[in-house]
Amino acid sequence: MSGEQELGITESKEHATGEWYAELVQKAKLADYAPMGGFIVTRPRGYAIWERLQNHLDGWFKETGVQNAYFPMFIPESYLEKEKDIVEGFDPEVAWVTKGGYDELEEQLAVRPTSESIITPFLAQWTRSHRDLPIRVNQWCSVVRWEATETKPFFRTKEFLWQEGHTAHHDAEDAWAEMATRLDQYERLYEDVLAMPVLSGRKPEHDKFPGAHTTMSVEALMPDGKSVQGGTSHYLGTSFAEAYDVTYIDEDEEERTAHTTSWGLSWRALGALFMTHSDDQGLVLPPALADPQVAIVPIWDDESKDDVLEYAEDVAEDLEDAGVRVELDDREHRNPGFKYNEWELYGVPLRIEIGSYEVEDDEVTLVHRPDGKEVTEERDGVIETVEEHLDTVFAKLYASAEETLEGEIREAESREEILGTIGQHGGYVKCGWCGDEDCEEPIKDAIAAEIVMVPKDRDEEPIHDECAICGDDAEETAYFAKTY
RNA sequence: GGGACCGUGGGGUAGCUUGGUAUCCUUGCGGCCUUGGGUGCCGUUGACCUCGGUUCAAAUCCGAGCGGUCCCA
Repeated sequence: MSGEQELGITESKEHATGEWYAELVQKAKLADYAPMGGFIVTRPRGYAIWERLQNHLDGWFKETGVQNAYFPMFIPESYLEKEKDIVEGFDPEVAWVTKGGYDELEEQLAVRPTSESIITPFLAQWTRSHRDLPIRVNQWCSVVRWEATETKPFFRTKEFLWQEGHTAHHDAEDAWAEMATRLDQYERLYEDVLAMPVLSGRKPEHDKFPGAHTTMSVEALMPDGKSVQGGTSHYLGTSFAEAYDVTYIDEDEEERTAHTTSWGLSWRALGALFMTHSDDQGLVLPPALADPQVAIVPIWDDESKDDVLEYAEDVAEDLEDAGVRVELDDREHRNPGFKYNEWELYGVPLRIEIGSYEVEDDEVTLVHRPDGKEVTEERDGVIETVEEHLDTVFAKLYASAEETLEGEIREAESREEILGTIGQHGGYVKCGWCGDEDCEEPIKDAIAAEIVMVPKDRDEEPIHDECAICGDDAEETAYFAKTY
């Protein structure tokens, strides 16, 4: 209603997080809702962010022995059924193709909910000797999980984009190390690229990937106190290798079963990113993912127009030559204020204002997106200056995300205390836990919080001697949190 | 899994109680104007979620469906 506000975000992140997020996604042109429930259309502005995230992760994968490949999106039912845990785990949410044209298919095809069951048989085929191992393939693709939940772009959609890596190794030790490597890379992605601190840990037995020996994850805390599972890495033991016959002849001419892993990171990372840094002005992006990284807004009047534009073009060219993604916003009919607001809505980390003042003094005025801080700097050395300021913006983002996590890991020693602490503050609550899923139930039922992780090291002593729920001896430390 | 609210041009809305010509703002497009935080003026395109029912007549009433948001589990 109130005319001028409608171009930007009208909901409050703090007071109406759900609506705010939905509005952010649409107004910043990241995604639209598709005509079928549960699906979204990722718009160029959103997809470009995904592509840049991909580039980082994909580069690291390739540096560490992973090759990309592509497997069919359809999986024959008989393949899916070979590993019984995975059937049970995914059965309720598999989409099936039963017809080709007008003809009923002889064997129905699953739309992949994940690809272990189509990839592992090929790892088996490609693995004869110990010399073939380790083998590592990754694919960037989409998967479909037909859950009947509400759509939240990038957080919950029936189809989502991700990468899934699948590897086979000689023994448990190698496979275990692989799982750790990928988890570290996910952690690095969050911390160094997305400017988000994360926790990493192991999933409790009852929440492991179906068929896995061990599942590890990185968890990020959102400003509303809920945790997001940001990436998972599984050590699958030999269960998949046995089901799909991944064996090799070792040096001693004995046949052995390989140990496999799989690991995935989805565009939920984008959801977490948007949710974490963005504000009531719109999107906020870390420099590594933003395009443009710098928006130059020229400010002219009749007399200064030519000089200002020339000066601004020159600055833009310098930056562009140096590899900075820069956009000179020389649109007519739009005043500077409009442009400021628009680039803020789109999450551009750094704005350069160039008007007659700057031209006269050989300067540029820089404004940081996260906090609106304005600094005037020399025109000379503008490339280094911009790079420094982009680094500063990254540091600001990281620092504020760190503040969100800071102090949000609390302890509790009873059921009531867990409920009270999460109810009041959100965040993580750690407590002693006997290891029994039944002890998670009362917490889940009462406030929909669950055990998001336990320490990676199985031998680590629990923080308390007794399970906070049942009072039996504690086996490990559980981290409870509400989740997305 | 349960409950609540909602669905009108690209976005935001009025109208719905009491059925009859669909309101205003904004965006888009064309033109004029021209810039230090969402300029102003003129012109113009564009909408009642779907299906069914009631009725002479449905955006409005009824039913179902689809979709969205929130809360609880």
